Amino acid sequence: MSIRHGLLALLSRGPRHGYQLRGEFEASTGATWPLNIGQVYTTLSRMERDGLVAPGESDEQGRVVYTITADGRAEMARWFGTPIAQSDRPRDELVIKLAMAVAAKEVDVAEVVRRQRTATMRALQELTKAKRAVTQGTAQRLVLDSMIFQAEAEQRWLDHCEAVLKEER
Amino acid sequence: MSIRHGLLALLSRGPRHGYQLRGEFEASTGATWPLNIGQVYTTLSRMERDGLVAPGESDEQGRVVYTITADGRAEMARWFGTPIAQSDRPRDELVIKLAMAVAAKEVDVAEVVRRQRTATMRALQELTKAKRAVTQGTAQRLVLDSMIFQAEAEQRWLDHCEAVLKEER
DNA sequence: ACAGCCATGTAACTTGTTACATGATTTT
DNA sequence: AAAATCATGTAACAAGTTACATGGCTGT
Repeated sequence: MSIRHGLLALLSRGPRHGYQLRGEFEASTGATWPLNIGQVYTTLSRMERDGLVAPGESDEQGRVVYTITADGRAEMARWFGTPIAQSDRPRDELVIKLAMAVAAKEVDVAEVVRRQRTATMRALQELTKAKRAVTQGTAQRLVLDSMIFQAEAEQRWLDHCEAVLKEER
Repeated sequence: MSIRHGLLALLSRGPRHGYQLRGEFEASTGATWPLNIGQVYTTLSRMERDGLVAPGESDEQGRVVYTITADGRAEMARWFGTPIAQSDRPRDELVIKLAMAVAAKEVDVAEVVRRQRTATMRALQELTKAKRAVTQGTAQRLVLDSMIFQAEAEQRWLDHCEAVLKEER
């Protein structure tokens, strides 16, 4: 529900049209998660269906401007007021992959770990490079920092897996 | 696509029926991500549609046993052989939330950070407690360790956010 | 004239997820 | 006999995602 709520938050600053929302979303989160413009419109329609936003008249340039409703504001407040629980998070594909590699037949777990580490290392280099390039925008900077912190944690976990699997054998 | 591939990996050890698959999946990943039994069947049907698995005759007890196909084995090998890229990962709701809190009007970002930290701290305590309880199973242990590493990284990131936001103001 | 961006929207599809119906077997 | 567990399956929906159709406006 990240996109729904993200758009809601952007609309809390005032009415916006679809293209504008994508621009502002990407300005905040950066190149990390590009947002398909089509998805903005599908999401807006569903939010309209759920009473969170309301479309206004088309403006001079024929653009349809959406406004956040009272229900929308309430939902946004609920979102910001409630922390994200562990159970809310999606299944982590990498973790499942390693767990299943341990269980599966004819799979070299150590090799899976090594390959992932190489990829994550490379990603980390890209991220630090990207970070040097971005000087504007607090949000964008924090998003990048989060990616870096997570990649580092992944790296540490992969090392840990290697160590545990080595002494298991 | 974690569940699809997870089931595929479990089936690589030999034919299994739905209930058995859920059992083995949860035995590996533990209580972290409980798997609804209905989902096992929907996923198996879709995998059958895609030619990754094939249902056999019902056995003596009337249980439908699924077998992995050659295509299924190939897909599994591809999965294990290809590392997970940054772009494959789902949007991180917490990161989006903070980025949007910075952008939104009338939202106390610091408060959002504080609340999340309390929740994450509590989760971390639960996780370390759970870790002491689990002595069996390498996979289950690694899954828990991953959760812990991630929660710690999140905690560090939240601290970092607080620091950055403080000097911004 | 045409390339390229601004702008909107829809159809189609995927995976994840749950609620529910149904019955067999096992335990208390 | 009742409760719990084993076991299978379906219907329905949400959310994410992309490909495509359509048209206006702008700069070269």
